[in-house]
Amino acid sequence: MATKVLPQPERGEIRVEAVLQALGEPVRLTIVRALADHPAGVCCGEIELPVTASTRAHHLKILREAGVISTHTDGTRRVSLLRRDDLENLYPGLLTGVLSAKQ
Amino acid sequence: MATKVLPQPERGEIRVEAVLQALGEPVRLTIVRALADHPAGVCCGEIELPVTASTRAHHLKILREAGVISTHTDGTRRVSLLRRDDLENLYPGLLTGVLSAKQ
DNA sequence: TCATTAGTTCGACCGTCATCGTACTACGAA
DNA sequence: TTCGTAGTACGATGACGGTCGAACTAATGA
Repeated sequence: MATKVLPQPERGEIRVEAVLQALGEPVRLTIVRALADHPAGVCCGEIELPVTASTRAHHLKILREAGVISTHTDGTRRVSLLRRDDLENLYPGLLTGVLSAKQ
Repeated sequence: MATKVLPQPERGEIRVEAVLQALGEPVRLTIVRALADHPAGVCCGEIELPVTASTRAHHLKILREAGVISTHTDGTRRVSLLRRDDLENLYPGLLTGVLSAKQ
């Protein structure tokens, strides 16, 4: 079973504007919070969201292309996880600050 | 000379989505970076921006209503400053993380 | 091979937003 | 009072982005 990592920016290619813009959308912030609770990664479809599958895919793509999450295949499923290390290295404190917000 | 503080959300009213959305725009991020360099506050018009005065006012209003900056009058001028304490209290590390990004 | 399941892609729709020019307000100086 | 300066408010416009349904792809299992 060859898992494959979907295209994503290298650490050096991540732009802070894109990260902030990605995080500044309620649905995507919900996704990020869910991923933060599961360091091993979460199958996209398991996160409860008030949108259809196509919209969900749209948001996941934006998060991935911004460098916030990483996604790899696992059979028919796609497992996503937060790029904690990269984000903490680039913007120390940003992610923890966002996650510390009481929702 | 009675300076007056323009309406802004209380610390408890600040929402993280609004903050992230406010920060995720290039012009506004430029403003925030400029304010970060001047703890005493900066007159809005002194920040070099690639937009007209009306667009500048628009962005300043969004930053203010999101709770990112505070603005008070000073004669015909308006002086803005970062709400560092409030943001650090609500989302510890967020602002420093954003500002640490090499632009 | 066929059906099922998980997810993406595409096109369309529509609301939001960044931008501008113009008109307006407020303050200070002459 | 009149003028100039700093900035806001408003309306219009064009672009961007979130949403959906439908069609498509890929992997699994019967």
